[in-house]
Amino acid sequence: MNFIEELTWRGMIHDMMPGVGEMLEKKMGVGYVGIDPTADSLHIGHLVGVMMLKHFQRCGHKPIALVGGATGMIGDPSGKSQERNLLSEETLRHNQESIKQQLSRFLDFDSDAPNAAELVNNYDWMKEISFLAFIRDIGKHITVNYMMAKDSVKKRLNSEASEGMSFTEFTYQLVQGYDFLYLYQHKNCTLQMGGSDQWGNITTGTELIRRKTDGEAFALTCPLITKADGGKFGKTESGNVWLDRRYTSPYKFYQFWLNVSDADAEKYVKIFTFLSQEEIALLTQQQQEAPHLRPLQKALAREVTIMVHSEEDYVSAVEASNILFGNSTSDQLKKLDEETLLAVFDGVPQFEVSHSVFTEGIKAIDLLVEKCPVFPSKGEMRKLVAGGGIAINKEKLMDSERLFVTNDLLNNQYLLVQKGKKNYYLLLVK
RNA sequence: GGGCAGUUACCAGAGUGGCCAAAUGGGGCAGACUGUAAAUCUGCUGGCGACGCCUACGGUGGUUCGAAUCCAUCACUGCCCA
Repeated sequence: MNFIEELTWRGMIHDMMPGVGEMLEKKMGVGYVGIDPTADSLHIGHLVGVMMLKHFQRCGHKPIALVGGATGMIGDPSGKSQERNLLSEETLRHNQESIKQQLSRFLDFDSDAPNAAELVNNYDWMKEISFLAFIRDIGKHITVNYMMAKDSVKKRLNSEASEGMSFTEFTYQLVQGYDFLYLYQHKNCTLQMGGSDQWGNITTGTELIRRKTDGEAFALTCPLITKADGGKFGKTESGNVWLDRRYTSPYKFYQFWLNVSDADAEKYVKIFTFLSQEEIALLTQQQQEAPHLRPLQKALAREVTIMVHSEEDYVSAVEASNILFGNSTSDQLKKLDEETLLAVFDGVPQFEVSHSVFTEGIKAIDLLVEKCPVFPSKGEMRKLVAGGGIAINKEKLMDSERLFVTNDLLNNQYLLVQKGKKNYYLLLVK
């Protein structure tokens, strides 16, 4: 199965320029995806682009990951109704380094194969260019009329936008277009991929290549990942879902995928895993027969957690989930030995508190708001207690004034706080 | 430089002298039902020692018994003209 066929059945093609398939049939293609280094870790929103590159490489083509050190300094106006904050060069440098390391987990950069992946940073070639040279050699080839016709620009220019658009952001598409031109000339790269919001920026690149070198280059975009209920993909109550375990623990990561709704599960399995068409068809069928077992979500969570983290992380995430979401009771919880307990709660937010406060007893509300900031305010906690939303050691807390003493601790040193069904906090008593 | 419009809670957005911790919608959190899903229904959504107090409607100063609301001034944003 070739690259285009593969992406097509996975539902990963939103739009592409005619001729991409033919071009890739003839020879080994070189294609790239750009990544903005806005943080020092990728999040799952970036994963789609990474998956495209992986498929690209698997099909024998050469993927290039472009870290946007230069473009990151400008900020892409696509999909943004507001002007971006600029990042400092220092921050960007740091972010680029971290991102490089993450990417090397997914793509093969080191082999001697002709299609080994490559990592480039557009800052490396942009930094040398003078403004004058840029507007003379590049700007001359693209008209403002052309640039204004782009959706991303039009949206910001109509008077309903709450903010204007700076020249800096307006220039963005040209800078990105130049990246493509540069890669076309220096790396023989003839394909740029990205999310569907990138279509405008990418075609500015192909246009530039055509006008300046009379060459041919292509654009291919994948659909923006959405959720069936219209919410933003990749966000949880605590923000982005990151690939870096320092920001999103493997447990949380696993839980994110497990919690995907039925309506989205099949779509995500196709995009974020390498499971075959047959395997997915089977899972989908099982899902229909026994939806409560959630075979699709489980497979999705397994594959992605293993890919991003590791087999061991996956196993412990499952174990933790079974204990937290199984029907375990307070008694069962007390029987757990310390090692298991800690393993289970690895990745759950933890708080430390001194042992002495329990010797005389402490009110739940003082403990969880003042001694350790599990809840942001007392009012908040009272409301949750009144609504039956808090459990301690798997027992519902009925009264926020209830006293807690040494006897309530698990293994004499832990206290498990639960907010709602899915949020756990562990108090370490020292 | 000139003219106009604007700045209210997480977001959008009403309120134009006391009835305002501020309508409504969205989002978020929690509860019920479930399958850790969706849909639906309910409650909450500034803080606290809580029938009260404190802090808050861009900043500052003023008018007034009383200001998100009126005046002055500054800052910021958008649109138009030069």
